[in-house]
Formats: sequence, C-alpha cells, structure tokens
Amino acid sequence: MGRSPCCDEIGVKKGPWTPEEDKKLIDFVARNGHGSWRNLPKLAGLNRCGKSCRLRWTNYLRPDIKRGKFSEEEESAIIKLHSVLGNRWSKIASHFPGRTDNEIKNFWNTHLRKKLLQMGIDPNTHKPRTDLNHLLNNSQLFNGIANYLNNDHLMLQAELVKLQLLQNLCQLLNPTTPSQALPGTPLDRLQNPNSNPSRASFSTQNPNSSQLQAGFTSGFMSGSGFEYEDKNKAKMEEMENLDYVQVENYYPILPPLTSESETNPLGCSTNSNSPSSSSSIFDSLESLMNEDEPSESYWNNLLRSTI
DNA sequence: AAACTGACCAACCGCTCTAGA
DNA sequence: GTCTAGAGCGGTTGGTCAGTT
Repeated sequence: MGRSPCCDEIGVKKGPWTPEEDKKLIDFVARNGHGSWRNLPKLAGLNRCGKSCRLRWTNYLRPDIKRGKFSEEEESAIIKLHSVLGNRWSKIASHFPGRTDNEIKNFWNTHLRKKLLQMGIDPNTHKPRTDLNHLLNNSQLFNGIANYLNNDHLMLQAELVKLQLLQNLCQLLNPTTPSQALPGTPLDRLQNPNSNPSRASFSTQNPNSSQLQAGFTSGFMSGSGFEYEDKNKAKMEEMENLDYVQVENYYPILPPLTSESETNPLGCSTNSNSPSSSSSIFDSLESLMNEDEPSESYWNNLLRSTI
C-alpha cells in the first residue's frame, strides 16, 4: 500500500519559498495553468517537487486566498462545523471561500482548541469535559462547597450533593438520555423550579427541537460521543452540503443570560417558554470557573438552593 | 543583552483515494 | 482485476518571532 514519495529526488530544494520562486510559480500558472504538477517544476524552472509547488500554490499563492484574522463569525462557524465534521479540514474549509484547510487546521490547533479547553469543553468530542479530576479538582463550584462545609457530617452531605450535581449536570447537558434528575433532589429543583413538566431546556415545545436534536445526535453532546461515522450518515452528508450559516440551525443555540430574576444560583436560565432558553450552562460554568473570589453571599445563595 | 519559552504558521511527510492504462 | 501516477488530505515538524526571565 502507499506509494513512494514524489519528493525523493536528490537535489530538490525544500524549505521556505523565496519571492523569486513564488514569482516563477505565479507567472507559470498564470500563463499555462497547472496541468500536471509533476511536470510543472521543470517547465517553470523551479528546483522543487511538484507536490511542493501544488501546496505552495493552493495554500499561499492562489489569487483567491483570503488572508488575515478570522472573524468571530468564522470562529464560531468553524467550531460548529468541527463538532459535526471532525478533523475533516478540507470539508470545513469548503464552507469558507478563500480559506485553506491548512489555515483552518492551524487556527484550530493554535486558538480554538485551547479556547474550548478553557471553557471546559473537550475539543475532540465537543462535550463538556466530564472526567472527575477536571470537575472536582478544578471546579470552584465544588471546591467552594467543600471549603464552606468544613465538618465531617456536612462534608459527606456535600459529597452527595457533588455526585447529584454531577449526575444532573450531565443530564442537563445531555437531554437525549432518558434519565432525569431525581425528584425532590437539589438539581431537580434546579431544573424544575416551578414543577413545570415542560421545563426541560430542550423542550418539545421548542420549534427548533427536532433540528437541535439532529445536531445532538450528529455529534455535539451526543449520548455516546462523536460518532458521525456510525450514525446518521445521511444527515452528515446533508450537513456537509450546507452553507456554514445554515449549520446554526443544527447546532444548539447558547443564548445570552436573561434577566437576573430568571436565573437560578447556577446562572442557568429557567424560563422554559423561551426557545432561546435551550441552555446557557456553558456560559454559566465558564463564568463560575472564571470567578476569582466568589462572594460569601454567592455561596450562601447556592447552598440554600441545593441543600 | 542574552537565554529561554511559547505561539504561530508554512511546509513537509506519509498515507489514501481516484482515474486511466 | 491490477498496477501506477497524480492529487488530496490530515498529522506533524521546524523556523521565526515576540514576550519573559
């Protein structure tokens, strides 16, 4: 399997391209096009392999290349597309005219990956990082509870609350699984402040719920992880043909926080009537974890609602 | 001023896919 | 059906540069 590299010729130059080489390549392609990349270097007077010429042209010299910083719109669209398409950079790049797969790949690896990690989202699965070490050791929420309750009995109770919080956070974040918060538990009250059966963040009343569901099962926060190869292939193919703007319809919308009266101590919106109330839990958790010194009233408020 | 570190990104490597002989 | 060349793709490397010690 495989084939010998095309660039194994002795004496073929490697490394950064000089302006002179760029000019030769641009001039040649402008005059003749690029029929055969293998023959191009000789014809163009370049001491490079054809593959190197092709990469230089497609990633850098092409006249329709769009260079410069990625806009916020492009950034969020890349994240959304990656949650659906995975590391298929060329597919992702096809949604951004003028951007190359290499550029998007680099941008992902240097910026977006880190950004998602900082938000507590696994960049590979686009699911919240659920490993206990991350949650329990790095979460100021849980550490705050543990510090606040500095005696054995209450510590045990806090441990139970932690587990309940974990279970129910997972449930909040992953509504496709049938289990719910246990009735009467702190998180049940958190999820269900008014005992409204239609309280679920992704309620069936949500006009976008079927599309959102499609988004979930296609990748983002799906119950069993990133499994687009196995599931919903037809949906995947449909997604690949969408303009990136349309992907919004398949991706959960994370709304801005509503007014203070509509948020519980975790900062989660509880207004079930609004379609945009699907979830702001990432924002909430992010702000929680970013908060350097949560105030005493903050923790009092939290504990009153959870214990 | 020098050494070190980390971010960025162009370019390379090796593999797979596709089309044509 | 098999082989091969060409092209495409994703992962990785290494050079450059700015910021920090």
